[in-house]
Amino acid sequence: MTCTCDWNFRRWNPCTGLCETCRGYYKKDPSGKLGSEAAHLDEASFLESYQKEAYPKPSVTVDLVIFTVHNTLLKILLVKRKGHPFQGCWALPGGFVDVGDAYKNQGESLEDAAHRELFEETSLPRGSCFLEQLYTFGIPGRDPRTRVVGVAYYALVPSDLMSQVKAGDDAAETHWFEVSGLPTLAFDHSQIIDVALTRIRGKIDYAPIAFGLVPKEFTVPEFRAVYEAVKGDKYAPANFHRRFRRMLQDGVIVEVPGKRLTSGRPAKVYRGPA
Amino acid sequence: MTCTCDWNFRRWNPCTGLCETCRGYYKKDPSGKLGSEAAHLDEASFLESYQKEAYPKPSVTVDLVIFTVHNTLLKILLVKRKGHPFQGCWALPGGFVDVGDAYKNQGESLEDAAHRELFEETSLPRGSCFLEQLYTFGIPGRDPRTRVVGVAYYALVPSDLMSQVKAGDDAAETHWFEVSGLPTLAFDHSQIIDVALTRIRGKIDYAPIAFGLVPKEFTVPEFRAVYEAVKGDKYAPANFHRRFRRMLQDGVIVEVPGKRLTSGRPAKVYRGPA
DNA sequence: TTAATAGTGTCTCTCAGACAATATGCG
DNA sequence: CGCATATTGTCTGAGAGACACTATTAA
Repeated sequence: MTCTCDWNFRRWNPCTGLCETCRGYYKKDPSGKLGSEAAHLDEASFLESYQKEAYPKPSVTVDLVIFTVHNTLLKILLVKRKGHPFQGCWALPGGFVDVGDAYKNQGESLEDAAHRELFEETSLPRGSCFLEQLYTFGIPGRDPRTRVVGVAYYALVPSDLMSQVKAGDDAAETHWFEVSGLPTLAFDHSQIIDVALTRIRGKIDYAPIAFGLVPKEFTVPEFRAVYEAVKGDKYAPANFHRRFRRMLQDGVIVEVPGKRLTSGRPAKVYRGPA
Repeated sequence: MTCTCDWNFRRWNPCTGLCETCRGYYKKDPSGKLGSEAAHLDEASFLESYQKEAYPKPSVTVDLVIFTVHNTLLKILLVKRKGHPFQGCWALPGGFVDVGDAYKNQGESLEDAAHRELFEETSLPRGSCFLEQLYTFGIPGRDPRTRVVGVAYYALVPSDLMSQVKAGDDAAETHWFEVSGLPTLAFDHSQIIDVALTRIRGKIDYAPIAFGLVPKEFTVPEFRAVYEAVKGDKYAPANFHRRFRRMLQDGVIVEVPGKRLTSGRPAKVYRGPA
């Protein structure tokens, strides 16, 4: 594999598919200085002799807001902190991003770090949960130890997988808390949760994120229960059904054989997209 | 000023209004271990003796996507890089976040860093532009020098202030580029711009961000031109006017005296919220 | 049969797009 | 007056909320 630039690459980057020296920018264009091989080699030699700067740097963490719906209630997974600071305090799962040596080996991406933490905390395989970046928190003093920039992600765990969530390898104490009954949290984590709640409550109205909280196969009332748990409000079953019917007509949802028995009329079973 | 905890604070944090040791968590609750003074003092001594960890850390930057609308076109402010890497290449304005010594003095917040960069680049006072966090980019190798986590912000410059934007103090070459005619950009900056465009094109439909791109006083056609520039599409003037009239009835917009002359019937002048 | 819940049909209101019609400046 | 553009009004269809109604199971 070679970069799309016209000279040899210095280091191959599998994420971008380009050479990390020029990222395909230095093409053989005789008219422009930047297209010259000299510029390419000049930059390459700059990077070879690049002085690792002495300025202080922050630590970077990923923090996870892991949602699920259980018994028509929206819940968040929290862990009890074992060490200082906030020892014994409930907190969001998360940890430091691996940056390798920060030079030749630059470590894992933010998203990979979030997936890794999610797996460490829930033991659920990577494809089984929706995960999306939420917001980045960086107020000085949010961690009393040192300057920490926290990139928050939120994850959606389907309700049928919630019971499979095991305690992490480090045997930290974990618990699913209902969103209206959260304990006092460490750091600025309650603020992070506020932002996450605002995000999913807004987004569920126009994006198909509710599919991330139901099992692969579900009924209309189960689907509606997710909306009610997230929004913290009731939906008129008849009107909700009409919206559902439209998604069915659009092919977003397909009916599957079988019925789900309840205390009343049995419900048809559907399957979401992908 | 003291923390809302029941003991002395270690370091006062003006952002949170709490002591940075416990953030108000360690209250005098005789029943709980965490409420004990011993726990508070234990954590305080932990922080006193906290070892500055030896793990490599990433650099953190803020990158700015600065929008304005000029002659019915959506434009972005870019700077030409003076040094390596990507010397001579167009790039988003931005820079490293000041983290102080990262311990006792933790430096500036991400938002302050974004405001500072915005001022350095445009010379516009802090209150004159809308600024919001966009997304955080952290793929390894996005900067060939070292691992860099880039927190992107986007800013909206009212069209009447666009001409006041002077070159930054460092006399870097800057230029407003129309979004459909952007040059090849350094780093992953074209990807950042894609995200920013997607954000404002989606958000303008339900949030009042268009007010950030028009002068304080504006006409309906001027307001519509902002929507058309952002969305890259035409709006039926009559239907747009109806939406505008609703905002007027809701008090979001107020009419002000005067008329704006054009080549046809003069337009009334309005003023947005706040 | 009754209770309970799933699912359908109908009325009304709001709002968006299409488009006709009117208003107000200029030359 | 005629032109260009601002501004208003009307028709239609999609979609949401309220609510009456029908369907299907268990007990």
